[in-house]
Amino acid sequence: MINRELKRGSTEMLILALVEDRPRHGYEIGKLIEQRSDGVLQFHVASLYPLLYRLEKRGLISGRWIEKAGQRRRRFYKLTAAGQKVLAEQRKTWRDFFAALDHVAGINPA
Amino acid sequence: MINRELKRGSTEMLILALVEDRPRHGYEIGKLIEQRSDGVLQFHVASLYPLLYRLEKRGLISGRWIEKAGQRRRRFYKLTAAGQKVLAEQRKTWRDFFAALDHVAGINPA
DNA sequence: AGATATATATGGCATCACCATATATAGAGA
DNA sequence: TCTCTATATATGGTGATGCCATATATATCT
Repeated sequence: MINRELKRGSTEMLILALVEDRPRHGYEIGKLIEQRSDGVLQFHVASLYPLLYRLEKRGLISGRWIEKAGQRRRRFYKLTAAGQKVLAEQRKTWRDFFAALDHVAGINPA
Repeated sequence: MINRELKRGSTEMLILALVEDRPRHGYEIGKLIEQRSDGVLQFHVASLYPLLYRLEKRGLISGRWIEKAGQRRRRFYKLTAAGQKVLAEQRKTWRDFFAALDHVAGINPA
């Protein structure tokens, strides 16, 4: 598992990317991050939910409650237009960041 | 400039990588990070020096004072054997981390 | 009955990059 | 002379955020 300091600042992009195609709820997002990264990335719910609230407050995602009989209510979030823009920026930022790290520290084998 | 949250946890690897070939002092390390990343990465001295102390305390680098007439004294740090090992691990960790991010969030253009 | 999975919520802690500020020397420009 | 910039190290306090612990609630499997 990646240490917490590396993950700082990456969760936001991960969430935005996961609600890009269709609305998803918090628990599902957490599971998807874990599955799609083969367990390399994991986020505790105590990090996940507060971040969802922050992202919604900033207008990058919008959520609505879905209630079904015999189920706990779930809040589904979808990406807003503003969120799409920020997501694109963050993808570029991460590319640039990693390129810079590689340039200074030689991460990729020569 | 990359935001501060992304940088968290990367400074350590950058410093270790920069003292890998030869001993360097703090100020030089800061300048090198900035130059070699074309300004994408910058670290304030208020982050740099405390981190150097932590790295030395953990035995990953070792420093010694060099005094020259008409110059402020400078502390040169070199990579220890333990530091070399940690550096190799961190390079791999960053590769894996970025691969996982790309897998989940699709950072690199298809 | 107990364990596990699903699903959301929140108070408090730890880490670390940054801000502000301090000390000290030397060279360039006005 | 005075000021600015570059070099070089040092440290007290702040803020952001991922995590721990804990809480609530429903359904299924053994």
